[in-house]
Amino acid sequence: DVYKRQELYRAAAKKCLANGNAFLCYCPPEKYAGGDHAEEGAEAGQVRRVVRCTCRDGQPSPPGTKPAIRFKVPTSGKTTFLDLVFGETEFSNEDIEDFMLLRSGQDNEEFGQPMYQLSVVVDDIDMRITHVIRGADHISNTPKQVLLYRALDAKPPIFAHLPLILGPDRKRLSKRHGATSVSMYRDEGFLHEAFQNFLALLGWAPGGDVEFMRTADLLEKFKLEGVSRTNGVFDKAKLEWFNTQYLQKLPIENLVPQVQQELRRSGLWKEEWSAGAGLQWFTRTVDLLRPRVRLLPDFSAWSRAFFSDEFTIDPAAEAKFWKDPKVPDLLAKLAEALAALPEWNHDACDHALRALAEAEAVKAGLLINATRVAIVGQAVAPPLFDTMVVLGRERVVKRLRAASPAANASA
RNA sequence: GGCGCUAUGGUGCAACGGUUAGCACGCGGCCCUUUCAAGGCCGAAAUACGGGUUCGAUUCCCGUUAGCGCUACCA
Repeated sequence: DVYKRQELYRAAAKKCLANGNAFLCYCPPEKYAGGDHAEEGAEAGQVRRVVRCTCRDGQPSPPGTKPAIRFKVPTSGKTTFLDLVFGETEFSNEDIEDFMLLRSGQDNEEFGQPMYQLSVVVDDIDMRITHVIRGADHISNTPKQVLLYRALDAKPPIFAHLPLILGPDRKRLSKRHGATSVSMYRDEGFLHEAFQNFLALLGWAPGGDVEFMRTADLLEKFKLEGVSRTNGVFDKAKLEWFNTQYLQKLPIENLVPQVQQELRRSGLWKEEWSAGAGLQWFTRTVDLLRPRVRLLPDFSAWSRAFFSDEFTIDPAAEAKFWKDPKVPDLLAKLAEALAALPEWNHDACDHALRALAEAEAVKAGLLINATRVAIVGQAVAPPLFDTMVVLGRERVVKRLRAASPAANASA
């Protein structure tokens, strides 16, 4: 099959040869190598690129050399094409070099591998491609390809060149800018729809001020004609903002499977959360957590105490909210008060805690903050009483009792 | 060097001959508050420069400058 493809490219090159649109080139590969300094007698920095090969008018073949095939670019006139983004575009043929079609053969081969220009055109003709949408770095290649389509008796497709994405240093996005493939952003924990939305707006806008557009909106509104022609800088902060927006606004049933996948990845997932009451609890917990989460992995790390009993108390949180010497005693008393509660819900927890605070003559905030650290190990979490409900009485009481002596040591 | 493309706040986009140049991210402040987010309000911040065309230019034309792309027997 690969072999068949090679034949297709070679046949196309030979067709160009036959109809006078290509020629055999016997120049040694080194002749045009070395970029800007190829031309002999050239002064550094003042070099003109060679665009016409001396073999184009038929040179006697030097003995022992195998030829490559080059395209015979017209020496005058213009080559034009329609670009849906950049408009009707034209290039002077005199500025287009006699580009390579087929490499010279190795060993027993007649000819070698096809060059990029040849293979894409042959493939696209073969696949009956009607629209070629690609990066603007291909604009200069396009007239060469149009010439090739004509030489192969094929109608050129419609082109659309998209502006390039630049790093913060305004250089083309590359490895040194961090993630450069979409899968890397998925691995970092960005939601695919957020990423999609962000990317769509890099080089395009629907015309007004709307920014939050889900896939269906994007599909409906996107037009190639509205794409801008200026390269855009990839702004990761804005991507992150989009992610938090999607984390909060996505229908919960849409988010749950993605969080499930994340917990599977981190080994925190429990099968009992897949259905029934377990799923209900899981959904509720994800919903509670999501306003504060920035990336998917935060569900495993930052929210660990919700999904596992093995979590650690953050020393900074401890230092901030357990510094009052009354804390250990308060936590112990709260544990008992909660254990004795006839029912377990938001208001019951709320009343019990405030009653204790009043009885002990401390501000409710002191107890609330200390409790949060005790039951989730951190200074930051969802509203306390919702957190308590989701964690369940058993775990809350247990964690409070465990925290009491720890807080004592800390205080 | 040649050829091409582009040029609105730090960033992404609006305004496609007439607006106090709009929105969003980010930044600063205030409000809300039980931590932290979210949310609400306020603020600083832009038409690269120079010529034209026009009653009128961010918008059209030319030049300059800058950035990017292409300039391989790479893709």
